[in-house]
Amino acid sequence: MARRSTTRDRLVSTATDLFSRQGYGQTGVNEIMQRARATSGSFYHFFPAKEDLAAAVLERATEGLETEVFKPAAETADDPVERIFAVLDHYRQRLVASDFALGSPAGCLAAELSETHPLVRAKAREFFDVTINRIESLLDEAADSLVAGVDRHEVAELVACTLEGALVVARAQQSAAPLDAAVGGLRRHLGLLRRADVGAEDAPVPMRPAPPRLRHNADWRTW
Amino acid sequence: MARRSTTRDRLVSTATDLFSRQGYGQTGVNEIMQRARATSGSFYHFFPAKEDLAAAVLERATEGLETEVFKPAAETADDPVERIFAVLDHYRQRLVASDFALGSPAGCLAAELSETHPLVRAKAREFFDVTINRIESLLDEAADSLVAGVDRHEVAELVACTLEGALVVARAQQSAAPLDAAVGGLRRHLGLLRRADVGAEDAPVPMRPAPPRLRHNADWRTW
DNA sequence: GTCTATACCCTGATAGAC
DNA sequence: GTCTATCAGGGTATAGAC
Repeated sequence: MARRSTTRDRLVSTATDLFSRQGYGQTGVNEIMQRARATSGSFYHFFPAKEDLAAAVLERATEGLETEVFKPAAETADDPVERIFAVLDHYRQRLVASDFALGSPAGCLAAELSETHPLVRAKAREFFDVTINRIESLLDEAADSLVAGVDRHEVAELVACTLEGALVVARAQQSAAPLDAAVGGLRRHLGLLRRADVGAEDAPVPMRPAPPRLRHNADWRTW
Repeated sequence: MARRSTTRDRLVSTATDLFSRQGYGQTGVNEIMQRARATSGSFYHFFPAKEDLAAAVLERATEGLETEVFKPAAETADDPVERIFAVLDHYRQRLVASDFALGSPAGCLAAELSETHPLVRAKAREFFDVTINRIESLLDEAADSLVAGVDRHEVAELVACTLEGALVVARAQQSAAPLDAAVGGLRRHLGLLRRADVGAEDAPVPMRPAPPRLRHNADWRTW
C-alpha cells in the first residue's frame, strides 16, 4: 500500500470531519481547502471532483475500521461478544467527546447521497459490509457459547443497523440516551442468545440490574 | 387545525419527497418550486427561507405519524406488539415501493442538518420523540404479557433506532435484507420479553424457524 | 397569494505559471 | 505538486406589479 501525499491525507481527514458534522452539501470545497491548508490546485490534482473526495473519505473510513476500531476493541476484552460492545463503546466515546456532533462517517454520507451519488453509495455499502462482516466474525468466534441455530450474519446486521440509527437519533437528541438504550438492548439480546451453561452471569434473563438509569453524564464507562 | 393553502401543501409534499430521496443540500428550491408548480413568490410567501421548509416537512411528518402510520397499523392487528411490527412493515413497504429510495423522512434530514440547522434538529427530535413515545405506549398496552422489569421506554428507543439505522443501511445496500434482519432481531427480542405463560406460540426461545433466508424479492408479507 | 424579473453571491471547477 | 487568478453557473433570496 503506497504512501500517499500528506496533502491528500489532510484533505481526506478534514473532509471526514466536516462531512460528518455538517453534511456533504453544507460543506464547500473552499472550506475544506482552507482548513486542510491546501489550495485549489492541490485539491483538483488529487480529486477530479468533490464526489471523489467523499468516496475517498469512505474508503479511508473502511480501511480504518480494522486499525482504529476493531483492533483496539480486541485489546480491551477477550470475549468476542464483549469486543463487539467495545466497538459500540468506541462510537459512544466519539459521540460524547464531540459533543454529539460525530456519528458514523458512513451513515451521514449514505443517508445524504445514496440516491444521487452512486460512487458514494458503493463506498458506503462497502463500509457497512465490512462492519457487518467483522461483527459476524466476532460472533463466529463466540459460536460455541451461543445457543444453536443463531443466524450470526443476521445478528451482525442487527447490531450494525442499530448502531447507525442510534447515532443519528442521538445527534438529533443531543443525548447519549438513545445509544445507551440501543446498546443496552443489544446486550440483553446477545445475553439471551448465550447458552445457559456458559457465562451464566451474563444471562439473568430479561433485564440486567439495568444500567442504573443512565444520565448523559453518568459514568458510562463502568458497565 | 386550520386548513392551509394547497400551494403550501404541495410545496411541503414535494420537499418531503425530494429531501428524502436526494437530501437537503442536493435539492434546490428551484427544483422544489417547479415540481410543486409554484413560483418563487409563493415559496417565499410561505417560508422565510429554505430551512423553514425543511422544518415544515418534519412537522408534517410528525403529524402524519399518527394518521398515516400508527392508526393504519392499529387496524392490521389487535395485539399491541404486532402493531409495532405493522409500523415497521409500513416503512418496509415504502422502502421497497420506492426501489430503496425512501427511508425515514426525519432520519435523512437529521443526519444531514443536525449540526448546522438547529431548527431542523429540534423538529427531527420531536419526530423521534413522538415515534418512541407511540411505540412505548404500545408496549404499555402489552405490559401484562411482558416479563416484569422491562424498561419499556428503553425498548421503544431500541426499536426506533434500529428502524432508522436499518433504513439508512438498506438504502446504501439497495436491499431489504438489513431491514429484514433488524425486524427479525426485534421480533426475537420482543418475543423473549414475553411472559412464558401467554402467547406461548410466540416464544420458542432463541430463533424462530428463521424467516427462511429472506431474499430481496421473497414474499416478505408472510411472516 | 401569485407572478416575473432580477440581484447577488458563492459554488465547484479550470488555466497555466512555477 | 502547488500556486494565483478567474470563470461560468446555479444557488438562495428579493422587489414590486398584479
